[in-house]
Amino acid sequence: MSIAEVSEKFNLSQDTLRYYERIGLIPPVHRNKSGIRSYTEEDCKWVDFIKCMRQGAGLPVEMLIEYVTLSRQGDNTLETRKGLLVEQRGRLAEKIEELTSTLLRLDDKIERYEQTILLKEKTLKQQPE
Amino acid sequence: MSIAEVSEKFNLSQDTLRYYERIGLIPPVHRNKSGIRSYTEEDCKWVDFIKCMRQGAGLPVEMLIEYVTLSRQGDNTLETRKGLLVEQRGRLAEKIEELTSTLLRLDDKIERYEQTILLKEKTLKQQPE
DNA sequence: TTACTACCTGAAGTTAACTCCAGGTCAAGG
DNA sequence: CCTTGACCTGGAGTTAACTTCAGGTAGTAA
Repeated sequence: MSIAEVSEKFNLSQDTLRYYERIGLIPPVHRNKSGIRSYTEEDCKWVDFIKCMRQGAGLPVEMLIEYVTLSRQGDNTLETRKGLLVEQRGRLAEKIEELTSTLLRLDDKIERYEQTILLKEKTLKQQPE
Repeated sequence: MSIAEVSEKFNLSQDTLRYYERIGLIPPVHRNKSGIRSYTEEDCKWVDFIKCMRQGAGLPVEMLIEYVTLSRQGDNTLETRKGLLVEQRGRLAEKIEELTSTLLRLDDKIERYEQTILLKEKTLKQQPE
């Protein structure tokens, strides 16, 4: 797959794809003889995973680079990699809790707005013009 | 309450508190005769709300400034303000969904790591040293 | 009076994570 | 052969949201 196709497929700009590769956020992508990127299935899986973790979960780039680097070092980094994921999973769960409680707070506030607005309408009706 | 106390209470730096006020993210704080901030109960409520919406929910500063500006314009902006909140509530709910599905994906990946690690250990035992 | 501390302001600096750009290569079509 | 279009690189520029700084004031303690 060309970079244009991958960009289209994952809705990431070509610049972003090259940037991710440059900083090691995805492993080096396969190239053809004239140096042009040709994404394999494997490359695409990395893009998918990284997009999900970055844009979906907002995990920090630094941590993901570390993860990718470890992945490229083979099987004796399995434990470490799992550790990283477990840690981030924890963070994510916390974040979800926080967002959920903020959601409730917003709901509360919206509810109060509704009360206030209703009250105001009633008052207005009692004093037309 | 002095800015130092408010900073302590909400765990926001004094600089951040002044910054929030300067850009209109919270309404102007009450001052004493020599120009020093003295936060009222009301001021603190704003700080609390804004901290929650920014750090807790990550709502954009721009939108919050608009909300605060509207609040200071009185009752005929009630509907508009409610609209803003409802919109952000929607965004937040979406975000939570996204994070939750990413969490599941992470769980899946962690599970697979466990499998792989177990498998590797077994293999090692069969071929000691 | 002098020194100290907390506070003030406007402006410049920082950080993360892209995003854009200038200048260059390469293969294909006319 | 020449042009066109997709792609390449290294490096500079951008954006949001703070954070730091230089230079100044005001109240208080020795």
